[in-house]
Amino acid sequence: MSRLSQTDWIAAGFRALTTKGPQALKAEPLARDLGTTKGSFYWHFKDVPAFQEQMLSNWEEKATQDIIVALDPIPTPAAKLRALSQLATTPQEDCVGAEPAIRAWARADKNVAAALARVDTTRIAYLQDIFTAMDMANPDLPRICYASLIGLQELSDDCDSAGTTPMATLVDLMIALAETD
Amino acid sequence: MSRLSQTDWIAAGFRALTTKGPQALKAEPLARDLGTTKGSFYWHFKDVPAFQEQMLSNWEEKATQDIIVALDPIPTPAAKLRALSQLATTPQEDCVGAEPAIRAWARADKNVAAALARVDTTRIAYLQDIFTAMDMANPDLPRICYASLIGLQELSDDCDSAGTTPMATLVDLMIALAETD
DNA sequence: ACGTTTCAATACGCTAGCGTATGTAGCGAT
DNA sequence: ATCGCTACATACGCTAGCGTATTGAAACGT
Repeated sequence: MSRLSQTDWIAAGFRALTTKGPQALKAEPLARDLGTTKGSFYWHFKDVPAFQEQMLSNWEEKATQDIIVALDPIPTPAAKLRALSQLATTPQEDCVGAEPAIRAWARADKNVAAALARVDTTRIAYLQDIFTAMDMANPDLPRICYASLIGLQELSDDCDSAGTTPMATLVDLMIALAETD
Repeated sequence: MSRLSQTDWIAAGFRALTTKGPQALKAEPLARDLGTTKGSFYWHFKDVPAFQEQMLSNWEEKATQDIIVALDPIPTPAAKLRALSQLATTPQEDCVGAEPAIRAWARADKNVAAALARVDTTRIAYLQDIFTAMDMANPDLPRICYASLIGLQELSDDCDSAGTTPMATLVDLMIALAETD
């Protein structure tokens, strides 16, 4: 890793964010992690806030796209839900998989909170559509699904394993509910 | 507020934690919030880590007790679950109601993470018991409930309102499921 | 081959917060 | 009234990180 690019710094940022939290998003510590000095950091980025904003917009883009891209080609709504339940807790690279960390970060930074809120409402709306396609109008259902997903992500950090099955169970439960309507 | 006690500092700590995040748990900023100086802080506490540990143990105690105390006197398991769904998103004082903030804090501090993990497993076990009392052995169900609760807490910050109904819907769904067994 | 561009190291002054040491105001007891 | 204890204020040296400026070294085009 001789020469660094913006992308390398951003990636290191997400690594630091997930392992050490938002307070690790500083120029000099990141430089140490990358085996270089902050001279490089301030070449690639105007300052620390600018760096963070770039991390954030990277994440927001990917976070809004990823689920939609993964689920859109799937034909039936029920199958979409099932796919979602797996996609939820698969070990993901890069900035996705950093969701709990982002959620933690949002509590200390208004820009992050705003971006996260946008992503959340977008995803819930998308889920809403899937449910209405199954003739389930109740707006609580997509919220329950999404909230479970978030909660399981938070739990899977420490109570290791046990991440994927509950989500699958919930989805099956919802689908069964749709069929008895 | 002429003379301060440890309790005042702890309360200020939770206020700062929920509004500004863990990085606000420092002696001098807290002193400013309380209209005093760090001279007082270092009188009441050995150092910053000691202060944080005390916040944490206060929270852990209350967090493990509160739900159990609230639900234990309720006779039937179904009624317990219903009570839980309200208890989840009622505006709570003090250190309870700071749960999302604690969860965020846990990502940066191993002690916090450990305490949170203890609380989580305790609560899930308690939920597990309620479900087995309704002849629902599947261990995914309590996890789903608890994860939803966590997720809704995280969401209720920004997507304001809309906190309480989804949880009630989920609980009703579970109870209905129990009766069709 | 050599100048230009691109990236990185180093040095500097600055601020925020830490923890310690010591000073000082209020108040209760005798 | 004053002694002494509790609770806070102030001052000091220290470290971590910021952002700037200047210099140094690769990489690359022509």
